[in-house]
Amino acid sequence: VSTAAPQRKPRNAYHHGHLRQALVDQAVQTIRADGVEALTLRDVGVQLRVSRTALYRHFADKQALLAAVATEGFRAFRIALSTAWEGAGRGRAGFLAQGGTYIRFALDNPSHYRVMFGGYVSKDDGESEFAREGEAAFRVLVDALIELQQQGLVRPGDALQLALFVWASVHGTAMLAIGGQLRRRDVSLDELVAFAVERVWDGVAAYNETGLPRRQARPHARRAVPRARTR
Amino acid sequence: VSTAAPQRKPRNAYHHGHLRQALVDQAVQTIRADGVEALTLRDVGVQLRVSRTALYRHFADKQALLAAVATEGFRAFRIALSTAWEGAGRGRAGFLAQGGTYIRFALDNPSHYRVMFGGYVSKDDGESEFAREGEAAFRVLVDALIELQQQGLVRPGDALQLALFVWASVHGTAMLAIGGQLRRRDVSLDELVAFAVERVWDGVAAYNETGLPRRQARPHARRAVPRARTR
DNA sequence: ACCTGAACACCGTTCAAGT
DNA sequence: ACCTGAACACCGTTCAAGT
Repeated sequence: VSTAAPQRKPRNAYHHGHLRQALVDQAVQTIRADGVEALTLRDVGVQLRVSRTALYRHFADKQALLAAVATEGFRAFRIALSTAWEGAGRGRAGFLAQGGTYIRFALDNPSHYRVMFGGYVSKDDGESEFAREGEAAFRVLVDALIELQQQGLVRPGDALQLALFVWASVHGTAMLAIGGQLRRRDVSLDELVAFAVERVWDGVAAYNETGLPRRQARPHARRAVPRARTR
Repeated sequence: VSTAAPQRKPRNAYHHGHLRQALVDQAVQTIRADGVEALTLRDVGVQLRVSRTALYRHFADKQALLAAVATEGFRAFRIALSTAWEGAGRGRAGFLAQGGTYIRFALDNPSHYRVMFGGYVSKDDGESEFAREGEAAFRVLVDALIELQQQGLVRPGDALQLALFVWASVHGTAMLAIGGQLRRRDVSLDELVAFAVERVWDGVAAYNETGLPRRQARPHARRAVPRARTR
């Protein structure tokens, strides 16, 4: 787009407008390689051949930089979830695919996922664009559940409440998987992840495998089988 | 036990053996009041009227102190879970009570909970007493599920796998609740927590409210209702 | 506008030295 | 044994000054 003739860029050239994106990219790279706690503004400056305070022209502080990192993550995350849901033809298979993709994203980008959900950035950083992108990713799940309810596959009721439960379950699985806390002998992680997502489905499904509808939840359900006395 | 006559303790007396516990107590207090990231070894020293390096006589480093904090937390946690399970008479009610108690503990001690599960301490700190106590708390859940399987209330299969799923779901709910990410308009947190634990139960229950047994999970279940065409 | 270098206030940790 | 004070290497952030 520039009309000026291309010119050899000196090693110490100013970044002139590209610096903001360069800072975010470098932060992502460092986080991916060494984790969030290894990210220092000084090192970012060194990597970019820039003073360690140049960053403050573009971000209020370190948290604001992390907010930008998280915002970029949410964008890719939302697209991955949406693609999985539609690619699997929606329905039950779409739900399972979305759940699996969620956890796969976290396992592939553990540090990035932690920045997005680990409370490193408070809700009102970066003009709350962070919160907006996060909400957009969450809405993929809410919309999917509404559609599944319309198809009669998911139990009726407040879709937001259902979505929060599903999110929490899958998020918990992702966090524990990232932390290595699901690694046990004789239990494959992939198998466990698939099993977990299926159990979440059973938790929200309108029908179970018998083909009969569930009753609505109520405070004190009649017991299906007599309870064994223990003690 | 001491044979020496009680004696006025000078303000700057050495801690002589009590220091280790005093350090842990002070750390817990600071964490509870201001969060993990506000904990500095220097401040712990000031609060205890002790040099800021005195701590290194009892702990290898800051992580080891945090491991001790987490270990104490796991002990209280395990007792709370066990009490809830037995106090509610085990069975389905015991499961729901244990789940509710789990999340309540996290909400009552958010920073302490983060130290226990947030990856602040690596698995092999403090001679791995940390890992041992964490495992003991987890076993309360595993044992409960085994008992529920014997009662015919929970679907058969690997109890460890089931327990990992239940743990992940409840942990995710706890983490999001702590982070304020479950706070939405028109959805009460208490109600949502109860709802989530019930959905987890539905995910692992052997029978649903129709009183009919589930089939075993298999890769491609016969669809209960025809799927609606959308798009 | 955009970038810089020196300086400030804070960390965790080490170590020789004291009782 | 247990504790101390000075010192080291490292942070994020501020600010007057340069182009």
